[in-house]
Amino acid sequence: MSAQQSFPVSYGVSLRPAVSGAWPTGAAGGKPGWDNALPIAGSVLNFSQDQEIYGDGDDAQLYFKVLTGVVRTCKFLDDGRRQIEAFHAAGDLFGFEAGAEYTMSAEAVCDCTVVSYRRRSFDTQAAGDERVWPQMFAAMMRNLARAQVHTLLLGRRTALEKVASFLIDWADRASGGRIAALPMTRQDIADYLGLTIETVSRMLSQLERQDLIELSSARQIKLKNPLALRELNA
Amino acid sequence: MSAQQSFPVSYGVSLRPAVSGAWPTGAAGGKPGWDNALPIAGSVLNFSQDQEIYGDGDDAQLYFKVLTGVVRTCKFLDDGRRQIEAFHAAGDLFGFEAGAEYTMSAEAVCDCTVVSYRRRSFDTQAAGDERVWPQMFAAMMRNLARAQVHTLLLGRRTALEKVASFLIDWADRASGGRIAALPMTRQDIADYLGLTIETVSRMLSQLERQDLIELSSARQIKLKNPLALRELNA
DNA sequence: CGATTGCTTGATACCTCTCAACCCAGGTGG
DNA sequence: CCACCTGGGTTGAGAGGTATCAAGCAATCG
Repeated sequence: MSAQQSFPVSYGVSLRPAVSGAWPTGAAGGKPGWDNALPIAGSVLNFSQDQEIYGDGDDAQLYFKVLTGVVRTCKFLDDGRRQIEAFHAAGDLFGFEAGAEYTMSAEAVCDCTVVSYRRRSFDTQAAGDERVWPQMFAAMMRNLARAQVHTLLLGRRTALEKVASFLIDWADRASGGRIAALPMTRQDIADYLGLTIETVSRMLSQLERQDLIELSSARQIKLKNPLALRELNA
Repeated sequence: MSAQQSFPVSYGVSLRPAVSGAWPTGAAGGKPGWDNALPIAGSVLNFSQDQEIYGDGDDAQLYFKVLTGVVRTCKFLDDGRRQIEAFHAAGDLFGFEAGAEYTMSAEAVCDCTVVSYRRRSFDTQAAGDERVWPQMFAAMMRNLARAQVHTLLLGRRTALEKVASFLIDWADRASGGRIAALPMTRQDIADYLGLTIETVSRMLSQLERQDLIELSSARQIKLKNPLALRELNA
């Protein structure tokens, strides 16, 4: 389990961060101004590290866009095994659901800011602004495409390939390709790659011994040989 | 590898099944009449077992709905490792792409019939019929939700749990819950679950020894104790 | 009837997990 | 300032699960 803080509050309906100074910084209903792709008014919300944004089974009345920080969406098995389905960084949307309830939970990997949009207002406004659907569709599609490469990763790659692939992905997304600045713990990485923390650690050490990366610190990883790393990905 | 037949033809543009009597049975442009959810005219096409419907890298001008039979969508690594991302049965849509090209390939698991829709006509007609987007969106969402449970399966389940989960899923989808009639080979199952055929076979044998299933034949599997099977899924 | 294909079973190897110890940085309190 | 504690991370030894390699069986097909 990961949520250290235990708020006695369900976020399902209002999705206010409830306690602990996590109130919206922007006025509720204010435009995020992040871009104009999704012209629906949203509420800006802050979440602190490891705070739950929504839980599996909550009413799925909102979907979200990340402004700053990183969010993880994950599923759990009864015995506590966790699988992180995706990390969402600035610009990514998450929280789409087919049914009435969330089928995953979302948590803040680090302190982060997100915008929430109401599904209902989205549904009703959609008819009036047909530009909305294509935008949503594109965001969905990105998530689906990512899920598909993740599937290949989990099913058919070795531990070393998984870690190498993860580093490249993250470096591409975040810091322009040569440095992976990781906001997440080894446990997060392990749960994303379907490994244990020990194996993740060992593979990182192995990559460093092979001079493909350099662990400036545990969370700052320099890709010394990105091409060789990419070749591990067949 | 799985495609036994080797057609010297690229399906990229016209997506004609090319050789081997796989021409459309319905007139091109004829309405599929499957349901009226997607009012865009489509072409009905037949594909024989293991025939490629489209390949990774082909122009993604069409998307598809399965009428009869089963289609697999999969990715390959350079060394031949294959990961099946999904099996699509009657009513399922597949072939959605964010970009201009397919990022997976699609093949017929058994002889099957599909309808193809033009992306372009979909894009242009969408503005005129706002009912189209929600329908597409719902189909996407189903695919995304499936990808997410698949992720959990691949990352955090044992071989036995994977096979049990697969049997339950398939029995639910196809034959009303108690019999899994499998159109796919053990290799397909293995590539879907991230296992080898030997392990799949062993797990099936183990489930049979535990009296949870009965292998009437290799492809006809009776679930003698569905509840116990489900409990393997935590 | 032999050959092929799909599937099962066995023996062994290897990769990853498990359990454990240890290291290190940061925070707290005496 | 230093002792202590804590959480995150690394490393090692051994166990265990799945892959690999190999043989054999059954059904299908030419």
